Amino acid sequence: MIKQYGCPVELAVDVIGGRWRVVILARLKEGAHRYGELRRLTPGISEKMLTQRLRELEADGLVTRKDHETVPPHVEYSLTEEGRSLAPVLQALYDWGVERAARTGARVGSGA
Amino acid sequence: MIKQYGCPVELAVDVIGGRWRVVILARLKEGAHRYGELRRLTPGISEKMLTQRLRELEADGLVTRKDHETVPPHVEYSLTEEGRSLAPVLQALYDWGVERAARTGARVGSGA
DNA sequence: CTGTATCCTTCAAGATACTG
DNA sequence: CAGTATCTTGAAGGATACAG
Repeated sequence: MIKQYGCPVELAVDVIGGRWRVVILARLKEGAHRYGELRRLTPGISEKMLTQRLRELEADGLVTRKDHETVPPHVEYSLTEEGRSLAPVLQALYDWGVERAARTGARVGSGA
Repeated sequence: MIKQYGCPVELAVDVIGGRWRVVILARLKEGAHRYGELRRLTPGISEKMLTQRLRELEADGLVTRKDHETVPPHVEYSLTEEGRSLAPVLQALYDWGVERAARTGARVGSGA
């Protein structure tokens, strides 16, 4: 089914919305990461969610999956050109999140 | 319950995430709007959702509600200073949405 | 015009266990 | 290491009717 959006913001939210997508994208913005690294870097996410989101992001053309075909397995995820085009959005979200945390006193991990 | 975030992006998504919040905020970014205007400007939203989201945004300090106390009722919603601080985020989402739509051929209303 | 109230469905997400 | 499979739950959202 082809979806009809009321405005561009709605489209953007549809692609990067949800609990985990932008968090994963924010991690990959720093550089390529292995599956296990992403899992460690994303506290609270389950393996199921991580795999599911990665598959969706792949399908949306924002992330690429590189399987090194080794034993034991070694798989790396990184942003595509399209994924990197999200940089301004991720940066804006990050900056606002920092300010908001300062104003509200919310607890936020280092992000490192 | 105090929530612990893994990174600032997660916090930002928690506040503006969901199907409708940013769409409503994007509308109010243009200026104050009445309840009925917002409903018309946000195709697909139900009255329940609109009211619910507005109440949440109010509680989060992003939106203010001005009741003119008239009969028939006249209520206006607008962004608070905190809400306006989201402008860069909304702009980034909008811009990316426009680009994405061009690349994927998605259908997007004027947004006007 | 600006909402509330109620009911119902769907879907994201969590928990847990298992596999190549 | 990098996943898949299954089950369950909780919240988000939709439909509809009603109210000040």
